[in-house]
Amino acid sequence: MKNRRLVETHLIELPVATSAGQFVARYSERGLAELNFPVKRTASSDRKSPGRSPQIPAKIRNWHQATETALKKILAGGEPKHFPPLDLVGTAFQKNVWNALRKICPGKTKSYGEIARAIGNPKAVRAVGGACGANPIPVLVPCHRVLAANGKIGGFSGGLDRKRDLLAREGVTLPSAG
DNA sequence: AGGCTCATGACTC
DNA sequence: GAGTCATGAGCCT
Repeated sequence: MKNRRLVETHLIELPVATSAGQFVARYSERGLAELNFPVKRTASSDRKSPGRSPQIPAKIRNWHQATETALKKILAGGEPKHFPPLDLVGTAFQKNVWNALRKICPGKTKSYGEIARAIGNPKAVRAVGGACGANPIPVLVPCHRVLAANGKIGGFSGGLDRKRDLLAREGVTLPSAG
């Protein structure tokens, strides 16, 4: 993410410990607004835990429970049966793309062109890539399941290693790796 | 198989 | 309006 013109004032930030590291979820009044990948893998970073503020609303803790369950489920290669409400902010085109992404089942992939066709804009292949990069909630909105048409890895905001790892967890084998 | 060029849509400044 | 981009297809070597 290069910049964020949206200045979120008081998002509530909560950590999510998973087998892939500690993610950070941020909630607005409307739902899950952001999900960040673990910053680092060193164990010394998670000792402070400023969270567990007693003032966290029950609804957000409830959402967070759903987020944590869904996230772990996906990291295990499964498909969550329940999602928290997502407070996605973006253009109509971006929401279209993100919505199309959520229809990709775990273990399966689509190309950017496929997504473009799915949203009725078959030539907007590069724009689809842009929308994927703008996705504020990776993993839950499975932008990692989008590959280039020739099966190559494509790109990923959180780093290609992260994308490879996510795909590997779902049993997807990339041509370069296999 | 690898590399270059061009078309293309959305987004940012 | 020009530049950027997580593409895709075509055409070379």
